Amino acid sequence: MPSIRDVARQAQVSTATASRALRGLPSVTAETRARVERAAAELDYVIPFNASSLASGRTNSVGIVVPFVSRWFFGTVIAGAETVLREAGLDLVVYGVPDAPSRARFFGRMPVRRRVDAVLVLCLPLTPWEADALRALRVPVVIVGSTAEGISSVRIDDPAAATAAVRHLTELGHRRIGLIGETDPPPHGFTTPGLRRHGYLRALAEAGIEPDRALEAAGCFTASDGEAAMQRLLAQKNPPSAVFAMSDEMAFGALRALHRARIDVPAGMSVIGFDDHELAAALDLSTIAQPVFAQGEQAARLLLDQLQREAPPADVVLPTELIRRGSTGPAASLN
Amino acid sequence: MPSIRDVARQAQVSTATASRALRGLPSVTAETRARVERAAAELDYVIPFNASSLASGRTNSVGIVVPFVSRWFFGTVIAGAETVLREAGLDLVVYGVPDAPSRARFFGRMPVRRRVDAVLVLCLPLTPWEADALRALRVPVVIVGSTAEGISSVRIDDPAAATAAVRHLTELGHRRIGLIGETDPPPHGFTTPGLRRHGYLRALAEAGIEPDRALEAAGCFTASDGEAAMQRLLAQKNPPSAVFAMSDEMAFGALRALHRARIDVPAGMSVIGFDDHELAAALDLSTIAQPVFAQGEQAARLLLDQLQREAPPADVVLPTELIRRGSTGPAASLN
DNA sequence: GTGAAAGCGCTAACAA
DNA sequence: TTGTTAGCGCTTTCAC
Repeated sequence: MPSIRDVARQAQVSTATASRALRGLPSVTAETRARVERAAAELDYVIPFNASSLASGRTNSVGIVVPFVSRWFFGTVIAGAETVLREAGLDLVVYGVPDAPSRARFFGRMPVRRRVDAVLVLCLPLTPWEADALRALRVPVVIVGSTAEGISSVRIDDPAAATAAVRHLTELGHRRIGLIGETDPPPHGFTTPGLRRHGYLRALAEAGIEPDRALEAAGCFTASDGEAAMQRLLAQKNPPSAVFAMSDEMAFGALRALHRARIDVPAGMSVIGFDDHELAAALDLSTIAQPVFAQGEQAARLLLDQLQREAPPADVVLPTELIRRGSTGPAASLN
Repeated sequence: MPSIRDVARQAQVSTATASRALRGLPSVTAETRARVERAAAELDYVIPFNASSLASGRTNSVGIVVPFVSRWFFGTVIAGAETVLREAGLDLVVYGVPDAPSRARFFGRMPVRRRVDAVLVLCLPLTPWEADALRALRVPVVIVGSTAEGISSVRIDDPAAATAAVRHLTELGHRRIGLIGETDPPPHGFTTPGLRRHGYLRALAEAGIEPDRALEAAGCFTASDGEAAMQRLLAQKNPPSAVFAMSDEMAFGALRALHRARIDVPAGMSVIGFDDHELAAALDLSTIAQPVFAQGEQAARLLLDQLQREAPPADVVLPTELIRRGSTGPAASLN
């Protein structure tokens, strides 16, 4: 295995100059750099990560802490972050924390300590203790989909977005509007469900509609939970004429339940989701689109900023948009 | 920042003993180990990754090369692998190669060189040159969803699984069976579409059905492509009575097209997919289930094996299973 | 712009 | 079982 000494010798420079040339530092003449690069190519040399890291004190790696790698939302955020970080020459190291024990292990041991230059946290509302553990790392941290005192974040305005979804339904004339999605307590302490529920209640208030607890059905953001929730709503004496599901995946399940019950959408029931999931267009689901890939990109960019210079914590709120598709329509009384 | 010397001093041992104790090596008395661990805890010391890596020659990291982090299949495989590797104390570093340029860059520069102890490759059929580049790393490599000479792999039997899907349709009495999914050439040189098509043709042959090119519609494994493909099949003078989609996502799109065309499923058209996607049950889609998370776990285990001792390349084939749901039914003539 | 030399902080071989 | 010591292979001052 060739070392930088071999490269230096072959290029007839010192190891210091070889190092500078290979890292693209400006203080090297073009001619010297060319010689070094040619030597490195001939010897098939690459800088070993660990030696470089030990000497420089940087790891050129970013850790990403994420509850569910396999879900569409999280995978898409990861992809966005990875794209930007790769471009900047940083590696992404994945730390999955799918359940409470793995989460406790992560924040207990902090395997990112002395391992990464920065940390990205996806959608985990941090306990004060967890936030402290992250701050104690003394490296840049960015949270996606949540916030914490003194830590940068990238997110959407969940209450406002949910209000837009439900307002779309009230504007169509609906007065009995169901809600699918909150569980008590939510897994991982997710705050999103609570925020979206506030938006739902606000839209009802705007329209002068009295909220009705009986119209709220719990669900864990999966299609099967959405289906079960819809079934419960349908089983009531006075079911809603429209439903706001807090995620597209739950909305898909709700559509399934309606199909099973032979209820036409939107004539018999309007459904609006949240996310603009990959499959939402295919299922003709009205929804609130949020920029998911872009949240990952933006978070990575904030991280890069903070790695370059001491930057104050930022809180970036990305826009959402109502997407009208075929699953929402006028209330029956207006037909 | 405390060093191992501080820990050693506080525990009244040499740095070598401190190192051994902290790494859990057996050649340390329980009492010494306890003293060292207490000292480390008091000083809040953790072994810095880079120094340890430089001295030991190991990085305790595994690289994973993956075309699409955000798609359900890939995300789920990553999650499976990450779970097993984390358990073994190895970090997973993600290398996304969504398009040809990024793929060329990866195999050209080989950023995993001198960076990881092993590599996982997801669903990329390797060119001979790419396979050589991986072998030249001289680290264990495992491929998921493909194969290469001299490299371990974990996969399913695609032709057999596809045959099972189509046989399910012929057994229901269907004779005109459409195929959705192959494109020519497939993106990334994916071999899966070709293999599944072979299975499709074999099932037709078994049933004595003459294949008909007009019944094959291209699609890139997305729902919108599946929808467009189904529309093309429906536009024919003599459309099929059943369709095999090479992925559930395409099947979802096909179902959408049928819904739009007011064709009842399965009375007017049977649809079977492939994967048993998270949403397949919610959409009542018959499909071929493949163990996705388990493929990631199994690949990680092969990697761990090969890291421990020189093991010959293995080729692990995991089972698939026909899942009968509501989207497939008897051919109309048999009703 | 380039070179000499001193670390970065551990692990592993060897000795005891 | 424990200690001593020599690296692991760069990067970074500090001179020139």
